[in-house]
Amino acid sequence: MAPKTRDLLISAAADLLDQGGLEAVTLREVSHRAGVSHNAPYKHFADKEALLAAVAAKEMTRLGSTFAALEADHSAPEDMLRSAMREYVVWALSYPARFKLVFGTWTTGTEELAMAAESSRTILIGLVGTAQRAGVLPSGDVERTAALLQAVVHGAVDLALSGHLAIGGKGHASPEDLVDDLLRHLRISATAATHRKS
Amino acid sequence: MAPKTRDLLISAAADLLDQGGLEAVTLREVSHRAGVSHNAPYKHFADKEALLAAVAAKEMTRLGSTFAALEADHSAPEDMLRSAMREYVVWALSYPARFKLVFGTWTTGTEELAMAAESSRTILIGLVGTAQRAGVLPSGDVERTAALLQAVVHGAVDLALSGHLAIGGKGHASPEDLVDDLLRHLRISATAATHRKS
DNA sequence: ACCTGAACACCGTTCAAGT
DNA sequence: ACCTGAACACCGTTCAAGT
Repeated sequence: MAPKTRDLLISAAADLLDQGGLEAVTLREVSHRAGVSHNAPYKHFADKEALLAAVAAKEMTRLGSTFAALEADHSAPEDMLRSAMREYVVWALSYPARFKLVFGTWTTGTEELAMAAESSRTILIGLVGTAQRAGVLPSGDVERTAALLQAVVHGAVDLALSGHLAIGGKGHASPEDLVDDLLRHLRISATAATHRKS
Repeated sequence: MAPKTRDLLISAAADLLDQGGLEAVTLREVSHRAGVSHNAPYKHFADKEALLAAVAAKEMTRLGSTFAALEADHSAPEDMLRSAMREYVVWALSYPARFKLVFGTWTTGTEELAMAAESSRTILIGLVGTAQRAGVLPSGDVERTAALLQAVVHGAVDLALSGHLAIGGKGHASPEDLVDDLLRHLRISATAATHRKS
């Protein structure tokens, strides 16, 4: 079936976001690309922010799906975790404006985005729990360990996007490098704790 | 001496940023608060983005200064490092809009901001080097280790600001918690390497 | 239920003119 | 060198009206 106006608006907004960043997303241009008048969006969304929230929610849902697919792979726990982190990095670097939008400042509470984010977070926590039981991540609160991992990927990617990461220097600290470094140190920390116990 | 128009514009912009976020920063309102006409800013800045870049540069310089002050304290290396991370967190949570601005997407290259950021990064690298020599951080490329630390604070703070950090749950993963967790694991990792060597 | 055209208030930017 | 008032193009949002 042909996509409805609402979906056309969301897609057009996402395209404009990729092409020219958030400032390029005008309700008028979005409407034009969807083939409707410049105020038709108000029949589908409360305002511009509600449309952007729909784009963000869709994006977050997609990220959660790739995490879920990884879980079904049944590869080694640390590889699964590293793959999830890499998906996060690739997604953010490929669609920086979408990434910035998803984690941007929302003035109104966006229920749909919050639910999608919670769902993705739950899947990530599952991966972290598995890795903990396999002994490649330190034991301790799962949510907190998952938050530590998400903080590195998220921070590394955001710094890279704003040019505040020393990629040029001898350090060559790409987001992937930093994730690998953290995973390595966490595995060492987990191993040290095990040895102390046994 | 009385502050000149240029400085008044920068201060007014920063105030509006704190009060209502980036969207509240209008050249017209900034001008009004500075007591000049709505197009006077164009005699001091090329355009709106140039004014915002000046605000960002000033902010980044201030952050670098607090880092430098910490270095002069001569306290224990790990404490100095933790204090620097806490300054970063407190600054970002106190002035979220300024934080988002500094690490936002700049369409035009902003030389002033880039230099201030480079300066702050250099100071942080100094702190990291000292901590490495004290054995509380793993050895390895200084810049890369500094980048890992910055990625965690930055990511934790950005996630907290956008509500994607599980503060409510039992994990209670505040940015400060995550920084402490990272420093602890890195110290363990550093210690494990030392023991292996000796 | 969904869409349109006209209209309003607001904004960034430019320009001619003033001191 | 710095500032002003008028003007232009553009944008988000609202409203009355159409099917």
